[in-house]
This record gives sequence, C-alpha cells and structure tokens, in this order.
Amino acid sequence: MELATKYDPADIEQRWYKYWIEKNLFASKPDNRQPYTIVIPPPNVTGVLHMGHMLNNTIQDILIRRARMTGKNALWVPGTDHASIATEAKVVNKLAQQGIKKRDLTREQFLKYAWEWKEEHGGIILEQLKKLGASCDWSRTAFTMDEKRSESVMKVFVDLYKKGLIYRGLRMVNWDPKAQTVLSTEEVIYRDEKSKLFHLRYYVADVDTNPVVPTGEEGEVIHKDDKGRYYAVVATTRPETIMGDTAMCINPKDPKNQWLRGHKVIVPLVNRVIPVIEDRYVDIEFGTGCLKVTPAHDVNDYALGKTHNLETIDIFNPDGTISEAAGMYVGQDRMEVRKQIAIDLEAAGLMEKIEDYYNKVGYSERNQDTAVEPRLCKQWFLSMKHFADIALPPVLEGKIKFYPTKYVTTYRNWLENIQDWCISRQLWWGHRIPAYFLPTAEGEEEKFVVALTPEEALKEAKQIAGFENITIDQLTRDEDALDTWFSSWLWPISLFDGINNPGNDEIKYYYPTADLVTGPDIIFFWVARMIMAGEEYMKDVPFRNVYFTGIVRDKLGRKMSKSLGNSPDPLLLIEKYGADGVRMGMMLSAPAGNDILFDDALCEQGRNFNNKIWNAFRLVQGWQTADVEQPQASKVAIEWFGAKLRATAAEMEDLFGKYRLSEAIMAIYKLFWDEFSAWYLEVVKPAYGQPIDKATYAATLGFFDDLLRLLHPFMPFITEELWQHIAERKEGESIMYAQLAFDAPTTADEAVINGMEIAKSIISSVRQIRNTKNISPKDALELNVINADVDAKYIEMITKMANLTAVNRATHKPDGAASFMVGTTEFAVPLGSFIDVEAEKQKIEAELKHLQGFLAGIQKKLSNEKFVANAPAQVVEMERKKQSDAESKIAALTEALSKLK
RNA sequence: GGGCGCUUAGCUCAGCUGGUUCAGAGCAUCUGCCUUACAAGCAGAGGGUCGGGGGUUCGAAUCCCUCAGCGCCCACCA
Repeated sequence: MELATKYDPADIEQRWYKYWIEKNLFASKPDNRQPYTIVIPPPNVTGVLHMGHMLNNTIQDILIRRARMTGKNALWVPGTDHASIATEAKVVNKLAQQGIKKRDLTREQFLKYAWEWKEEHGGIILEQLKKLGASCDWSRTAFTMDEKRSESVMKVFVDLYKKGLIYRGLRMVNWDPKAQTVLSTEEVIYRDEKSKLFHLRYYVADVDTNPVVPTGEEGEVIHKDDKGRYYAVVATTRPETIMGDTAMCINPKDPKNQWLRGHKVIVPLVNRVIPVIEDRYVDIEFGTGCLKVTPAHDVNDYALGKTHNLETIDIFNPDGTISEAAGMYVGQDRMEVRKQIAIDLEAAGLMEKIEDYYNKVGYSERNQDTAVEPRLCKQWFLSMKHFADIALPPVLEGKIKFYPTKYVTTYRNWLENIQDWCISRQLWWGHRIPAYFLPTAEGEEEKFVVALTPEEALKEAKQIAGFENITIDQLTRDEDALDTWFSSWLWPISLFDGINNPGNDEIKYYYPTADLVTGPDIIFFWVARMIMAGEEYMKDVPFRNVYFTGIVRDKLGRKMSKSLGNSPDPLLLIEKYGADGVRMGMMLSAPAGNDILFDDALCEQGRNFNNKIWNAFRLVQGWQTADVEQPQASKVAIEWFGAKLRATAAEMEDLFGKYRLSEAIMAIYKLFWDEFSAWYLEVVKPAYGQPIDKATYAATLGFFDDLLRLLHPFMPFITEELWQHIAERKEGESIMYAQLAFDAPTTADEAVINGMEIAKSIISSVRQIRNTKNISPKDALELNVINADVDAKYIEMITKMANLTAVNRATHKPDGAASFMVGTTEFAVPLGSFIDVEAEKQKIEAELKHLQGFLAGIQKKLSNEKFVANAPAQVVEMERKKQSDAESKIAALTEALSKLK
C-alpha cells in the first residue's frame, strides 16, 4: 500500500466516524460491567459550536473513550437545551424581520413559529460535535423540552409546590426590559460603568408652617439659594426615577442634616411634596447624606418603603419606557429620559452639580446591551434554604470532588448566602407553569391551584370553598414559563427518566454519573442545582467529579467574542488541521480550571504530531521481514522501550486520576516522538534495503499498537486508521474497544531505563562533537573509554546510533582527541586532523571551573557541623557521593588538560 | 467591602507535605543538515539570582510576614 508522506485527515475522519456509527459503537445499555456515565452540558438547541464547546467536549470525549478502553460501560448522553430567553429572542427577531410582532400573536401561534425555528436550526451543534469525533450515544439524544423531560419538569414543580417549597410572592425582582421577563439574581451580571452622579435640589416645602431651625451643631450643612430658600441636595445616578420618589431619607445621627428632620421636601420638576424620613440605613459619609427613596425601583428603597409605609409609584412600563403613573415624559425610553431630565433640571435651576462617577450596572446575562431594572412584581419562587442544606454536605465531605478544588469555597459561599430562586419567566418558549387561577373579582386576592393537568386542577379547585361548581374553562392557566435551569437541574435524572419512572433499570445503572465537565461560570446556575435535585429526588449525588474548564481566550488573553472577531470557527480549524490536530491543540494547554490562551499554533503542533505518527507508521509498514538474526541493539531497544512504555502508561493513569489531561497528553507525546521515533525506531531500523528480523518486527508492531491505544482517547481518528492497518481486524472491530492494560512498572524496568539513559548520553555526546567540529554523520568515528568499560550489551547500539567504527577501552586519552564525560566515566573520540587543541582546552577549563565551584559548595555544606548533625543521614550521604564524584571528574579533566598542554 | 487565586526561561505552564528527578517541560529562538518514514522533519545548543523585601531553618521556588502587580467570584452603598 502506498501512503502519502503527509497525513490527510479529511477522508479518514469522515470514514471512521461513519464506521463507528454504523457499527453502533457509541451505544450503551446497562450490563454487568461497571458504568461510566457523562451527561453532556446541553448546548443551546439553536446554538453554534464555539471554542468553549470544543474544549469542553474534547475533554468529555477523552474521558469517555478512555473509560471505554478500561473495561467500563461508557455512556455519554447528548442533548440540547431549549434556552428559553435566548431562543425566544431569536424567534422574536426573526419574526420582526418578517414584520411580525410577538404581541400580535397568540401563544399558540408564537410557539408554532418557535418550534419551526427549532426544527430548522436545532441540533446543528450536535452535527458539529460529530465532526470533532464526539462518541455520544446519539440514539439517546434528548431535548429539555421533549416529552419526557417536560413531564419531569411538571412533576417536580407540582411536587415541590406540594412540599411547600415553591411559593408565589410579590418581590423586587430583576426585570429585563428587552426580553420583558424577570431574571434570577444569578442571571444578572454587574459591570463597572462610567456614569454621572447628579446632585439635585429638593426644596424644603413647609418653611411657612414649620420653619427651618439650624441646630448650630458642628458639621451642620444648610443649603440656601440666592432667594433665601432652603433646600436639600440629593445625589443620584438615576435622575429619571425622581418621578417615583415618595420620600427623602436621612440618617438620624447625621449632624449635616439634623435641620431637615420633620420637614417635607419637594421633588424637583415633579413638584410632589414628600416627607423626610429617618433611617440608619443611610450612609452618613456618602454624598450629602440625603437619599431619595423610590420604593418601586430600587431594592433598598423598597425595603425602606416597607418599614416606613411609603407609597410605591411604578413609573416604568415593562419595556422600559416611562408609564402614565410618572405624569411626565410618558412613553419615552428611560435612558433617553435620563439625558433629557438632566437638561430640564439644569434649566430649572434644580441641578446643584454633576460629577463623574463609576458604579455597577446590572445586565442580563443573555442580553448585555439593556440594563436590568429592579421591579416589583409577583413571581414564583423556589425556597432555597432546604436545598442549600442538602447540597452542601456532599461537596464539603468530598462525595463530589471539584477540579480544581478552589471552587469548593466558591460553592460554599454561594450556598451559605443563597437567596430564593425566582423560577418564573414572562416567556412563552419554555415549560409553562402548571398553575391555574380561579376566577376572582377585581382587587380580590388571587386564588390558584397547582396540578399536572387541567382535569386535576379542576378537582383541586372544586375543593376550595365557593368554587364547588367551577368548570374547567373557568380556570386560567398561568401564562409564564419556567426558568430554563429549572429543567436543566434535572438533566442527570431526567435523561434516564428517573423522575417519571423512579427506580427504573437505567436510572439505577447509570446514576450517579461519573464526571461532569463544564465551565465555572455555571457553577451556581447548573452544577449546584443539579446537586440539589439529585439529593432531593435520588437521595444521591448526580456525579462524582466535576471538572471545571477554563475560559478559552485568544493568545493575547482576551475573551473570545463576536464583536472582537477573535474567535476562530471550529469547523474551519478542523478542516485545516484535522479533528485530531485540533483536539490535541486544545488539550496541549488546558490544565483544569486555567484559562487557555488559544493559538492556532497549538493546532499546528497537533497536526504535526499526527503527521509524525503517520510517518512512523509508513516507516514500519515498509519493512520486509526475513529469517535473519536479531541484532543485539534491537534486543536492548525492545527491552528498554517496553519498560518505558509501562512507566508512561502508569504515569498517564496517575495523571488521568488527577484530571491532569494536558500533562497526560504531553507524556504520550514525548513517548511517541522522543523515545519511540527518535530512539527506538532508529535503533531497530534496518539498513536501507535490508530486511528486519521477525522478532523485532513483531515487537515493533506490538509497541505501535500499545502507543495507538494510549493515544486513542486524544486522537481517535488517526489511531483508528492505523490500528486497523497494523494487524488483521475483523469487521466491526475498533480500537475504541481495544483495552488499555499495561503491567505495572518494575524495579528491573527502572534499571533498564537508567542503563539506556547512559547509553543515550554517550551517543548524544558523540553527536555533539560531530556538530561542533562539523563532522558529517556519515564519517565514522572511534570511541575510547578511558580506564572503564561500557556495559557490553549497549555497544552495538551505541556503535550504530553514533556511527562509530569501534568502542575501545583505553588507558589514557590519546592525543588529538575530543573528550566528554558521562557520569564519572571519561570518553574520548580521536579526531586526527579535526582536533582544535585550543578549543578543546577552553572547553575543559570551563568545565573544570564549574566543577570546582560545585565542589566548593558541597565541601562548605559538609564542613558545616550543623548540617552534618541535623540533616538526615541519607541527605548527608548523598552530598558525600556528590563530593567524591566531583573529585574524580576533576581528576580526570585535569589529566586530560595536562595532556593537551 | 469580603473571599479565592496567580506572579518560575521570549511565550504557556509543571514543580504535592522544605534536602537527587530542584531549577524543569512544551513551544519559540540559534547552529548545522533536503541523511530514501517524516523540512509539518533530523542532530545539537543557548536561555531563569523562581515578582521585591524581610524572617524561620544546617538548608527555601517550596513554610511565615510584608510590599507591589494581575485575575476571578461574591456583596443593596444612592
């Protein structure tokens, strides 16, 4: 078979993926093997593969493939997430382009469009994962809104409501005016923003009936304008909210503002008269110590309003425009009004001053261009105290391990300060809340029932006094949908139908899953909540290990983003470097939890490695065997490489156990490239046109097989291709199921490896002499060993690899020879006319100087009585050995130097 | 304002409970090679007073203190 000199992945990848699918090799069913399960963090159903997915899914595939090759029943369950906010926004946008407004549609009409959109764009991302080589059991592909998952969500909602953990309440919530829905506190991200701090004049209203009396206390600050009118100064970043002001608040202990106590002030422009209230909440040090209170639009103000019984004026419409209640600027956008009102205040002489100011502004995690608005509304909440209590112990006690461990602290802090979870969203795309409102009169308190079906709801409703004769069409189902995470948190259970069908064979077998691979950004959204759901519904953890990946950044350390355009298209990368190359590139620099600075050069390194493997195979498959004697060099190489292989396999196993995958791939990379290709193959390689002995050939194929299996989890395609070539394989066979079983390294292995290291040093030293003297590798040299012997078994190999005529023992270094030392043994290479005495002298002198310094250091240490007395005997012994070694080296070099002189 | 983490070769990082893997790896760089597996390669080489300062110790990249810089998470300061 003729093979190209360069590995071309495209055809091979496509072919093997098809083979794996056709032979149903990714599928898993419960059996008597140990299960190893990973559930995919479901990507957005209409999402497109980005570099974060590439990293995340490469890791999962590596873990799954490795598990499969170690005798476990490995299952990786794929699926997608309905992503209510994001998907609904996409559908709304698309409809808008067609001139259709969401509010002109019924819920049913809108959902029809949404499902069409999902069918059209959904699951593309899963197809992209296949290009990466993802070995998911595709027959199990799930969707958070498919039948089983939806049913699970409904059951859990009803169950938690019945348990009293879900409640409905009027709260200050985070409102996204663009998506027009509430968000949970976790979905709001705060950004530092440069803004303005406006200082507004609130004139005292009641001077006529209630004169201003200065207290004369130290620190008192009284403002009076040029007409002698008194006023207070209030600092705010949001002047547009003054229309909702219903009080001004001072700290009762604030000497600056004592004179304002008991007064009333006038809201600028609005001209509403509001009381001055006192509360220790106000920070005396901040600004003027006067706080405007807008109970409808600020969390703290809301609390103040409650304690001080203030009126609440909601001045915003759901879309962020000013409402009728404001009485001014009605219908204008809040951000526009902020600018306009500043101008108007200034014009009216009500602006004291404007300062530059930095503050935090909250944005929706899904929509980062519209600021969220605190808003008072009635929503559904899940009480979190109970869940925090059950979710904390498994992590603190180590039943679930986090990699890296630092996230345990993050996790604990969050759970210990947790707030109730707002689970309702004003969206249609999602799981509709199974709550049914009973008909009530205007102003009357709302009444509702929670039930799986309208029929059950009706039954429950009839139990309520006064509703005995209610009919099903009098029930109104809640319009809201549930937070997407309210379905995701069930994922490890619902995928195996553990909610609808508790105790079924699959859930019993696959749950708890083994590893979860995800980003730390969703530790609260998802990881913590899955642990809660797991403990609540399975009484067991959902996974044993959580591997937190880092963020994929560009090589300058910037986050990858559409606007920067610094995110490569993963599919183009795969086209360019091959999936194996890209996988390798991702893994080369991805220690768990560290951000990875992605650079195409890493994929290039991956591709080069593929090419190296490919060419090593080309070499081996070109060999002809014959009944010739096995060279001693080959015997030595085989013994050595076997030892090296066992050592590396053990090292990799250890690294996998610690989830240090980038180090594991580096171990196999070096084994293949440096040890196998550069040393082993070069040693056993027969001379051009010569055949190879059968024993060596068989051993070499065996090693190749071993290497391919170790490599397979990282680079599935090329390894499958070559594995199929190095031996006869049956139809349906795959490296995917070839087992990774290596003997443990032995002490004998260690000795073999050390022996080889010495031989390698000798060879490298000769090569270095060639290099510095400009002697061609084709010119054979002689090697003298001064008053010592090289282990006979290595001589043939050294002779071959260093291109020597002979290795001889000599009593002294001959004239005109270059010398080097390996350990305490001196070697000389007679060079005849090549020798440069002066250069050789300088080299030896430099080494002598270095050794003498080294020796002096040791001697100092050994003459230190405290060291000898306190250090462990072993350490002192070591130092003594270093001393004697250094002394003998110095003696040898001194003699060599004198010879040159 | 709290909490966590980081700072080691040009770059990205490894160095666990102080002493033989203690100054490492990969990439990049430099030199010489188109040697019939591979120039996406081969053979060699150079490069860091382990962020600064102080301390503990016979001994510190490693433990303690401190300063500086960077990053992340949490928090209702207008």
